[in-house]
Amino acid sequence: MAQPEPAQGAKARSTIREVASAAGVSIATVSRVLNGRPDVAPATRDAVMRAVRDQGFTTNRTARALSGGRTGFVGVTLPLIEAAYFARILAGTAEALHEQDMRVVLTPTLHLHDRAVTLLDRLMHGTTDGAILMLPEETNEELKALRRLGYPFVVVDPREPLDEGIPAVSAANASGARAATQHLLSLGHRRIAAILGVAEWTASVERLLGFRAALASAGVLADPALVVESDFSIEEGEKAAAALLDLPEPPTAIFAFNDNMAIGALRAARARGLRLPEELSVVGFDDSEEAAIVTPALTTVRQPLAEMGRMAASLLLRLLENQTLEALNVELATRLVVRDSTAPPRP
Amino acid sequence: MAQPEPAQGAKARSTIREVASAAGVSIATVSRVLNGRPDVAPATRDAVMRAVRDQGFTTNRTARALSGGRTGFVGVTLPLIEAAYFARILAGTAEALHEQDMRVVLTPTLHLHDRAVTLLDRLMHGTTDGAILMLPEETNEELKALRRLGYPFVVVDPREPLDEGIPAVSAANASGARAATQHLLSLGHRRIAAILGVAEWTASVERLLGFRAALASAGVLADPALVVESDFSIEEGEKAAAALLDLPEPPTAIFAFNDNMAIGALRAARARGLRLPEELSVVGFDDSEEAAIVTPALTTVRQPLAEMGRMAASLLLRLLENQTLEALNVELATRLVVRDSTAPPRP
DNA sequence: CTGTTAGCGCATTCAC
DNA sequence: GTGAATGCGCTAACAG
Repeated sequence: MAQPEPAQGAKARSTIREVASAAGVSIATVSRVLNGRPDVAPATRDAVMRAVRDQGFTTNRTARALSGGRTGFVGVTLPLIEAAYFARILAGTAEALHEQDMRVVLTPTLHLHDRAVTLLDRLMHGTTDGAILMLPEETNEELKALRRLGYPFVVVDPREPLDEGIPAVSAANASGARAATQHLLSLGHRRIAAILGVAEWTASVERLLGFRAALASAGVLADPALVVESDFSIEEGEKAAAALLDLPEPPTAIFAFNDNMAIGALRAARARGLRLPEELSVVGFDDSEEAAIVTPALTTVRQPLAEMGRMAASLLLRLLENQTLEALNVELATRLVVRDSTAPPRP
Repeated sequence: MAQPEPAQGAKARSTIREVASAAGVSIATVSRVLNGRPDVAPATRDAVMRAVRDQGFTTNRTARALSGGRTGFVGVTLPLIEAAYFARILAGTAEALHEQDMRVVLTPTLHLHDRAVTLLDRLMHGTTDGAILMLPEETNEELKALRRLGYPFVVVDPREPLDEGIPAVSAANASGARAATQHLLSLGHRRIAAILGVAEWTASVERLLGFRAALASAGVLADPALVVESDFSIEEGEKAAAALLDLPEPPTAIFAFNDNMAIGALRAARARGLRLPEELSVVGFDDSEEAAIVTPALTTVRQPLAEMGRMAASLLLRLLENQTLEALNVELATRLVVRDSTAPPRP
């Protein structure tokens, strides 16, 4: 009863052959009109179209894939689907791909490198036309090897600086961080702390660059004690902020390199009875859903996540069409969003 | 340069035929060991395995799909990928499927009914073995028709009550709502308001049932003015809560049927200068990421989202294996999570 | 136990 | 313009 047999009333899905015979033409002709070839007589085209409609025919993509070599699928590897950050990129990718009638095949890696590698291996073998790798675990070398195999892919948010030839899209991390820092500076802050994410990742490195550049051009001497490392999580962000706030000479503002850690900083501040933002300004990075929701609402740097996903898709599409990419490394603009977590320092 | 040609150094991916000749057997034999058939001599099996490893061979799933009739893909339709709610379910599904070496093909519907229908149509035609429909737009009739076609699918979070025969998984909405209401009741609240989501959806209906049941069994007369409809969004939740709070005799507690609306309620209360939770208790539903992050942290009903996703996957897997499902309609337990947004009413 | 023979549904040379 | 023939890589009977 839970077992739907091929069913009696149900018209079995028709094949190209049936359409052909119904239209009184050969399957080759049907294939032609299906693929919009120009060399078909209008009359025959109509006949075929009618047969297609009558039968409710849809081309079997599997068969087409095997024959034509293109599957219409794009693999997307990502560490974690449930992370809103990736979900937002993924949404952009899926949507852009959809518009080209292509679909996303998900392969969550769960941060398991081995898993990622074997996955990619399988992806390549006939199941996908290409892939989009989000925050890939793969080393530059592995990526280059993959490229050498001729498998088209684009990376989003590279963990480490990538080789020249590897197409990648990321956010303008440095300039975003610069804007955030300048904002703090212009409010009058001078003792500004930074909570890095994983220090080795490109995103952290770039943001730190922007942070330092802003301080430097304002003639502010950066206190090394005010730059601490963390791991992008709320909990660790809270710990890092706590340490900062317990310093003999604590900062008046904290720039956390993502919203999670900024939220942790908010907690640490609250735990110490600090009034926000009067006694401590906090800036995040990402502009996650949470940023607008916490109290006080977080001033943060917005990453165009969906856009990044779309861009990655469109780069990949161009690769698939053998087009030359004018720009292999795309960096999308970030934007400072000022909310309630920043204010001038107390005199 | 951006055009990775088949590449010279790159070994073209080998086919089963090459493996066969390398191992000195027929392709049928290779196919057998690849699929773990028992009827192969250990010696030949070893020889084949070695050849497979040597060549770095991976079976072409497309070809297998066309031949064997199974694609190894499961389609997942969902309104919005970026919504954390669906992302969490999706993660569970993808993970469970992955363990069976199957993959998820994404088809976001963007709430477009037409789109959903044609999508499903295509999904069925050879590209997927089955599907998981999250909060499907399809009517019961359409779903039944689909079932009649013999296409296996499972729905997660049905919008309307489904026909008996349609496999579905959802959360224990009624009992969750009952628990939430009882919690408020036991705190001493008597004027308890409810902000429904979209009133027609099963989730709302069920939660309302639970809400009313709890009130009834506590002997509390429900005031119709305290039950208002909304749409599951923060903004509308805020409006609804505002209206409630502006009542001549406002409620002392609000049970919002999801966390978004609860967060809206928090805002409305704050806008009116109410102290939380002393002057207003708020309970949500979902236990989203945000719930733990807002101030005050939200007391809410936790939905086992990932579990729901996994369960849907495993039901589908069973359908695919022609197993009979003992239970077609699975309801996963919810759990009250008490945090800081609820307290006894002021005397 | 293993090899041979047929397709799966479609795209794609070729002739006509 | 259109049709017949061939193959994509693999699985699935059927023989032996």
